[in-house]
Amino acid sequence: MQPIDHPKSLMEVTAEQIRCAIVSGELPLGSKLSEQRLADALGVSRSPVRDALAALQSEGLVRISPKRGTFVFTPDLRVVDELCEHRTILETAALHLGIERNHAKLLRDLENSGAAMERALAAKDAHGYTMGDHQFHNAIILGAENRSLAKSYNLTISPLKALRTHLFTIMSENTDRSMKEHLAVINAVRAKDVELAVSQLADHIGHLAEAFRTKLRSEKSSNVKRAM
Amino acid sequence: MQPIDHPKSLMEVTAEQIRCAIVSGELPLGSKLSEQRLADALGVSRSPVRDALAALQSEGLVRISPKRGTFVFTPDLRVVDELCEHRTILETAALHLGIERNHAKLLRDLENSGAAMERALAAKDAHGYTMGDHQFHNAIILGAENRSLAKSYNLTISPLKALRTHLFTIMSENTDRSMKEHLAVINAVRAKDVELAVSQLADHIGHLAEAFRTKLRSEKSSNVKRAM
DNA sequence: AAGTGACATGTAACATGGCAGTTTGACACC
DNA sequence: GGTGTCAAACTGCCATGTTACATGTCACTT
Repeated sequence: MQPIDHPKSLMEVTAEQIRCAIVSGELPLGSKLSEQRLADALGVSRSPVRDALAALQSEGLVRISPKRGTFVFTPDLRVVDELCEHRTILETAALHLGIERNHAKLLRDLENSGAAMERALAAKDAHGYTMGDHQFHNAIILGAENRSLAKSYNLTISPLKALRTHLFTIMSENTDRSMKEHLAVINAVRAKDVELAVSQLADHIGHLAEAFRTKLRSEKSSNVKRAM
Repeated sequence: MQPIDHPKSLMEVTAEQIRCAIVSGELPLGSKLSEQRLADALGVSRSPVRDALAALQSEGLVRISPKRGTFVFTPDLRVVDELCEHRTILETAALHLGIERNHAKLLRDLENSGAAMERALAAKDAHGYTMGDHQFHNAIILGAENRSLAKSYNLTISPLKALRTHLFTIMSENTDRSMKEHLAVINAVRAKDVELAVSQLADHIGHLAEAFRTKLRSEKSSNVKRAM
């Protein structure tokens, strides 16, 4: 016996569709959306689309300009820096808590996702590597066993996920170093060395932030097309 | 001549009204709301009310149960613990950053709000003390100069603000110790002693969490009345 | 050619109506 | 007294209509 989970409302699936389209790059960054067009494309009315866009705005994935339109977010250098700093704070704190209060499960989950990433790396599977990476960091957050923290994390991380697929299309990021850093974190966790694990993790996210910065600086194009 | 700032949308003022009513205690915790009644009471249609409630749900102030009704949140012991832990993580990280990159302004703001709290304390002004307290912690968050962090903080802190007014009606909390702890943080910040400031702040929030716990344990009543 | 303003178009905000799921309570029945 | 039934009331979800505002277009003036 378990509480039955309600079937997802139309608004929720609509939000998932649009979120997925943004993260996957189907809807380009900065492109203009329209409630009506999205509703027509998804075969629903404007109401759920409107609700979904409002939810996505709170995730930072879209920006609703009153009476003007809704736009996919555009990566601003400062905003990305702030997001990465925020992410570092949440993840390092979660890692600290997880090692102390949830060591066995945390280590197991990290090792599993680490293995998945190594397999993907050997198979040159960029998408698989990204999935493993998300799984890895998600395990860190879940290890803290704090739903408020997890909710906040998921709400702030979406734009970074979208940026990742937009900037690193075909394994162009330094996956070798990334893999080594993940393994270093796992080793530190295995040794229950909180300080080392936290500093390794902070460095890892810092490197990602640096990669974002260099990529963003080289992309001055601000092309605002219509997508929907 | 100056650029005219757009008047707030109906949804925004509606959300502010309802949020204020919850935080101030006008709408009791756990009470059942209704889009229709709220709309009638506020003199607007159901649309802005609905949007506002959705926004308040993402703040954790209300819980929308599909087809059943919307309820003001109820303080769950574990949820409150998690909120306080989350809050500690955000504030200590912000304080750390603020001392390093924004010391002068941070110290000034903290001293100002500290003085306001002392005045309120001398005048037995409970409301004034609470306002000063909010100002104090807000200054810490703003000191980090990270909008993502600040947004996340404001989104998670609302239930705690509501709890404070619900649990500590008439100066029943230990304001003397609270005041001393605030001053201790200020002194540590003045001395640029990051470690000390952070640990003092963590202790302070921990004490608040403890006060919440004891209060909540003594309130077993789960009276769900209708308010709107 | 450059500037102006009327106008058409597109947008989201807001209002309202219909609908399906949930709760409630009266009431017949055991 | 306890139990099952069912209908009415209530709820939020979704669809659609209406309105105010933003903006692009283009004839017209200078």
